[in-house]
Order: sequence, then C-alpha cells, then structure tokens
Amino acid sequence: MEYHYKTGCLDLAQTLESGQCFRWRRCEDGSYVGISGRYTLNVRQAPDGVIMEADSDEAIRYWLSYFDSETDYEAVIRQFEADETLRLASSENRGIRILRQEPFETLISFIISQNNNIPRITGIIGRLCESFGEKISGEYGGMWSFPDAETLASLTADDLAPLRAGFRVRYILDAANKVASGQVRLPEIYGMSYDEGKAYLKTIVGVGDKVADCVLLFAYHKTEAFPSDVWIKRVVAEYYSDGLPECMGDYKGIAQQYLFEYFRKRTPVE
DNA sequence: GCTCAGGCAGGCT
DNA sequence: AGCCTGCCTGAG
Repeated sequence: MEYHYKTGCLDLAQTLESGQCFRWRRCEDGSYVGISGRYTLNVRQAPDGVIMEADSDEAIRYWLSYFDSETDYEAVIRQFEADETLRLASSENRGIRILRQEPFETLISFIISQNNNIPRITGIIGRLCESFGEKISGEYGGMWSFPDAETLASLTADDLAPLRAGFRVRYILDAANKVASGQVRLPEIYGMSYDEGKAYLKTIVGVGDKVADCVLLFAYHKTEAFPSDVWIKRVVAEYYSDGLPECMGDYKGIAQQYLFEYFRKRTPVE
C-alpha cells in the first residue's frame, strides 16, 4: 500500500545519505529501499513530501515514526536562526531528519563506525546482515534483517572474521553478550535521561562518548546529544570556541547534523 | 612504504 | 582528569 506523507522538511537524499544510517539502497529510479526490524519500505521523493510504499498500515505507522514525523523541524530551524553559522547550515540542509532507528542495530553500527570510513562501515554491516540476519521476502530483491543480540552472542570472533571488522569484533561480541544476557537492557534507555543513558551505554566495551552520543541521538532521539567527531571538533574550534550558542537549546544533536553536512560539503575530498 | 577514516581501551603521568 | 599509543582494514 501507498502513503503520501506531506511535509516540508524531509529530503531523502540528505537524510539517508547523511551517515546516520547505513542500510538504505538507492534504486535506479531514485527511490530508496530500506529495512528496519522486519518492516521494509520503498520511498520516493515528492514535491510536497515523500511517497511511502509498505506492506501494511502498521508498517506505515512504523516508518512515519522512523522518519520522526512528530518533530516540528520548521520550528527548530527558526529557533536556530539566532546564530548566523547555524542559520546558513540549517537553510542548506533543511531536509535532514534525525531518524528513530532500532537501538541494537544502531549500537552495533556505530561500534563498527569507529576509526573507520563510510564505505567500509556499509560493507561490514551488509556482510553482517547477509551472514547472520534473516532473509525477509520482499518485492525489492534480497533484504536481510539485522541479526538480533541472541544470534550474535552465540558466535565467536572466528565466526565474525569474514566481516573484516578488525579489532571491533570483540566490541560487537561484548555488546551482543551484554544485551542478550540482560546485563544491558536497551529498551530502558528510552526512559533514561541523556546522562543516565550515556553512562549506561558506556558500560559496553568499545562504546565511548562518540558512539554513545550517536546511539542516543539516532536511536533514542535524545536531541541533547552532540556527537563530537573529527569534523565537528574543527567546526567547534573555529566557530564555537566559547561554547555552543544558546539557540541550540535541547536540539544540539539536530544542529550537529546541519553543521556536519554544511562543513563536510565544503571540505574538498581531493 | 605512508596516511587517513565520523574512536576507544589501556597505560601513563 | 588529561595526555599518549596501538589498533584491523582497505583506499589513495
């Protein structure tokens, strides 16, 4: 079934190729195909929003939440106008959304992301799903679910060697073991404050400030999180050495995405 | 060969 | 609390 989601602030290319998610595929016709949990989606850009094609009403509701339809991005962007740099960064990237992704997948994905580049991250995650996920029958070709914690916890480092994830394998296994054993209960983080959630996630080996912030932002939608990577550190050093502007409020994470894209585009990759 | 990629752990002061 | 250094892997 098809659903026309009308909205001003959702650009699929800006959002799905922003580095917060790693499993969307762009099709020949410009639409995107993705999977989260057991839900699949084909989505394409429209002049006044996006058109979603999914299996059920339930799936559509899931994807609307995934694309963060509840947040008023227009209002957030107006709030950001008080800061000139942020105003420019926002207006150029107004189509970026902060997705509400599945927590375990997001956790493992950002553990893999450390000291790594996006093509390799995408490759490792793809191999992880094809090796240990479940094949979901869909009309858009091969789709694999993200493996659950129990499945990953039953594996050894040797089993994961073909992923070529390097030193991150022991972090993946530690995360899977702690989640599968109940030592880390991911759903509880929804109810935690930003600080509590961060401390909780950091009990996992291989999760530091940056990975924890990415998970809190891109899975739990804790927009106070401000993931500080090498790019953003440069931006902060240059523009915000005296501190982040007041107008970011509790939306530092949204500001971070606008700034990240704005400055990344301006840095030549050679 | 070298460096770098959206960091982190472990060890040191 | 803040500084090093090594780290799997693959592309340039």
